[in-house]
Amino acid sequence: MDIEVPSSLKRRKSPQQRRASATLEAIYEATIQLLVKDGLSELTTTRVAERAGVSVGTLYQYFPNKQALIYAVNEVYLDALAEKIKAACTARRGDVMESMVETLIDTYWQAKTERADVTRALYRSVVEMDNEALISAFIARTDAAAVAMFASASDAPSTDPVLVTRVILTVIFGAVRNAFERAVAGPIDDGLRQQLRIMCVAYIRAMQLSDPMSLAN
Amino acid sequence: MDIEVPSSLKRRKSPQQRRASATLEAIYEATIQLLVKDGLSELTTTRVAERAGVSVGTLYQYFPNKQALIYAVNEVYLDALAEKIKAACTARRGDVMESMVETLIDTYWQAKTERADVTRALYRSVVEMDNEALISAFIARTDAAAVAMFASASDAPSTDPVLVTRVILTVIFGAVRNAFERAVAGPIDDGLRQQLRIMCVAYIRAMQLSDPMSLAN
DNA sequence: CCTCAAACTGAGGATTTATTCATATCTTCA
DNA sequence: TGAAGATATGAATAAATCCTCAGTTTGAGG
Repeated sequence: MDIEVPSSLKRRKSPQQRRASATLEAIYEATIQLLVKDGLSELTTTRVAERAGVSVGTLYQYFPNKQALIYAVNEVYLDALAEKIKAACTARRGDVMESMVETLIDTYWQAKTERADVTRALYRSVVEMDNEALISAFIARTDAAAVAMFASASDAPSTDPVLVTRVILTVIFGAVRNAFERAVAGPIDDGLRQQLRIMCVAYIRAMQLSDPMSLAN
Repeated sequence: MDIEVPSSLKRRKSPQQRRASATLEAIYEATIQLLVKDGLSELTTTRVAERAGVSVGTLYQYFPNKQALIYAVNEVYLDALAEKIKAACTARRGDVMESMVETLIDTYWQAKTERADVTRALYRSVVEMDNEALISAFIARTDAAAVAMFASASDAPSTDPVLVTRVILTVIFGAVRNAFERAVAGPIDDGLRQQLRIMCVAYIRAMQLSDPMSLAN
């Protein structure tokens, strides 16, 4: 399940002094800005360095190559996202299934739409890359957090909780992504969020009904 | 809603003689094979021509540039996919909502998984491209086909059929794509398909229940 | 069989871009 | 203060790749 990061994508060194941290931060920021503005195909290390206000050489002190830079940017983004989801899951422990799914949807939705341009740019940038480690780490973290949450539900169905979780996350993550594709460049249709909540809740109800334990009520 | 194809991506000329059609076909095939094998970043026009058994010059007689080639390959693929979906929708006219969704899921699932490697390769290749026209044409066609189908259902809910259709398609397309991302390189988990059917059916039931008309029964 | 358009060839021009490294400048802290 | 490590510089290198075009071959219709 755990896939290790290809060595060619590992960062070269970590900043030790304060100015180095600032440099790194500027590089990340510049990369995102350029990805948003012109897309991956127009992104060159020289341009990134220029926009970040440093020289190319500096960039190459932290990243062994261009790929590693893109990788790192996505890593930071996904780490933050996974963290948000995890926090939301923890906060809902012991609650009812229904409000759990809604929290999950709203949290993810919010995170993705609050900076739609960045979301779109990164969706595009991860693709053409050796991103298996990245994706699988993200999946593992979110799956674990959600499974733990759902298992703690006061009305948890006795159906395989891992399966149910996986289905729900797949649907939420996938639907949101598809919504971004549909909305070519404009805003994301919020009506979908409502319907997604209805659909997931309906699914959970269906799980609870088909559950032999529920007859006890 | 209709977005036109950027002129820089338009095909240069259409084949008139039989050998030209064969050449074009060979170029498409070679492109797909290379995308599957090495990905977009390793794809060069020279390599495509070589594998297709023609010279680069020939390739450039049909496509003004590399992008246009990738574009065309995806266009052919999406056209075929949209056609399959349309056919399935037509075949289910007048049926019950439930079997309609299931057909939709199974058709799309089948189409995407029967050649998973190609699916994956194309998912990756469309991204870094001016693909708005492509996507919106596909969406328009499938939406129209599905809306028409659902509207003909004997048990159609009176809820906005366009909304319901959009939600269902978004969820199906999105979930399938996410399933591909989760299954790094291996086979796609078929358990998800079952659950997706359950979820969509549950959603439709919920729509029908909240429907004032349904009280008439 | 002959002619003309369609189809094909592929070496090379032009440009772009990733990455290095010898050198210079800052920070820290003893 | 001064030495040593950390950080930054950016011209230069080396490689890759897109795409053109002048010329050749093929096929179809008369």
